[in-house]
Amino acid sequence: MPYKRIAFDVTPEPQTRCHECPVRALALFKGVADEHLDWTQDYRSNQYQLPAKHDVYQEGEDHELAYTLFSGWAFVYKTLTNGKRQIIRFALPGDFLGFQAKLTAPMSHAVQSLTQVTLCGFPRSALAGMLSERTDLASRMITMNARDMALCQNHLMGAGRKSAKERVAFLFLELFHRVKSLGEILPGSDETSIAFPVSQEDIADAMGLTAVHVNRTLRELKDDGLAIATHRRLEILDEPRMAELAQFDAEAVLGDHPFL
Amino acid sequence: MPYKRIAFDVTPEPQTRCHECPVRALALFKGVADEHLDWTQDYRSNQYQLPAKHDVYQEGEDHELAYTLFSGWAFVYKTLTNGKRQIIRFALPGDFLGFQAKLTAPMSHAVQSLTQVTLCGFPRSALAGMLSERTDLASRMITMNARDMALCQNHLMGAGRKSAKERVAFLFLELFHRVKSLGEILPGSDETSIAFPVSQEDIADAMGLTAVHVNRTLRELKDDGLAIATHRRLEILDEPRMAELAQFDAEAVLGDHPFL
DNA sequence: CGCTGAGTTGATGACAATCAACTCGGGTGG
DNA sequence: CCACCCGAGTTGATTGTCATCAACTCAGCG
Repeated sequence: MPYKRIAFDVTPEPQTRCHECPVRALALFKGVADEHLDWTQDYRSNQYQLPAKHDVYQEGEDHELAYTLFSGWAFVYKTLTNGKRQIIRFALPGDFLGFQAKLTAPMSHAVQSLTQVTLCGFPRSALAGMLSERTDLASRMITMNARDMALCQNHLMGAGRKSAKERVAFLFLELFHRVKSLGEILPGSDETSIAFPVSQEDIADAMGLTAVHVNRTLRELKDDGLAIATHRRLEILDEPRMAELAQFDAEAVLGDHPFL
Repeated sequence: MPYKRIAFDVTPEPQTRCHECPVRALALFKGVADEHLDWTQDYRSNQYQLPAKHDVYQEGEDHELAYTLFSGWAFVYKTLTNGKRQIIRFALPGDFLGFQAKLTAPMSHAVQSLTQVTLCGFPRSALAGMLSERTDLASRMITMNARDMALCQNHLMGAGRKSAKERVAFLFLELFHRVKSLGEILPGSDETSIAFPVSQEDIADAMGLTAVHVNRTLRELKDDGLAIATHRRLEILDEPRMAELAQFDAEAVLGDHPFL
């Protein structure tokens, strides 16, 4: 499980202004009125770029920023002392990274990029103020956390009680739907397939398996005519049968549910 | 996995008034000023009692209320179509039950009592309003959700990457600390042990194991002089070695961290 | 050209599931 | 009061899923 770490830098290009942000409708600032966006922009630290396979921050690190993922794929993970890694969740554009109960504490988890990513940073120290000054942001944060909570619970259900095949099928459907719901924000999708920068080892670390066993599981899914994960693409061949195998209900699991 | 279901009734005794609530300091309404408690009380539906081993609500049910657990133990769980059960988290007094992203949707999970429980109900339909009218409640909800999120992530880490012994040790330490931090609110604790209404089958369903294998794992923990779970009590014999085995860091995992 | 990272395949073994029988303690009703 | 019943726990034997170890292919790349 190799990772690379570099000091990462501010985008050299002119920064995307919040007013023009195509991701805003998905992110924490959904629904923030235009006249308040300057306020948001003031809080925002900067936009950052990071190549694939680099840590945004590490577990235990005293990191100053939290982020909205602006483009690319990333994942949240934790590591055991024996080196074993568990991917907690995959992050797509619009997802918020780095929120945790105690904002002044070291990070309880790490985040790594799967592709090149662009991140909009916010000082963690300012988050509490942002959320208590603006009830719309607090509501939105509650909604986004609730979605992540539902994802985590379903993930836990799989890790505890599903077979390797069921788990992988579930992950594939979850990511397939999440990516497709982003439309043009994450390009490269067609009717039955999506761009998929996730290695077999990554799948293994997400589902609590070994890379070797993931490989055999992918073969099974292919032989069954269910799905093909290859060449950095994921193709769903038979979604109904996949959904049945994985016990996946798109409505119940996903979607951006404002709680109010 | 037997469960019982009855219509459950309002406490016949006079209801605990929010002003006098000993659990308030732990719950959603922590920090709410006394002069606002009438407001809280108005939203509150009623106080309910339910015997041990009964569902508060079931997965998929269209349940009108969310709850603060006032007394007793409960757990949140999900069930697969093949009947396998995954306990997502254990709930202790002060914990909030029934919040999810889409408040108008059927419940994404079920809740069952382990002991007799008392629950303070709030109409789910009113929650959004409560949270948007009162920023202190929204902040508090964010904090409580973040704690549950951290618990879920650690749980997932265990289910995916830890051995049976490590998982059970972790669960024991988590519950041991959570119960002790409640002090007199949940009586029956002494220096090294707590009251523990959790069967081996419950442990199994929480940790993704079988009851048989949990039994063998408990024997190992006992033979190693680490912990004894018996007679509805949990005794931690050697907390440092337990913490090392489980990779459990009380500071990082638990505690009531206001995010501001 | 050889290096490297990802993927593939086979052989073997460990951990936990499954199946089955039995104990034990606490009710309950005859 | 005792027999019985039942749920929870205990133990042994066996099976199966997935981990581990190892060797090899293959594509991309400096």
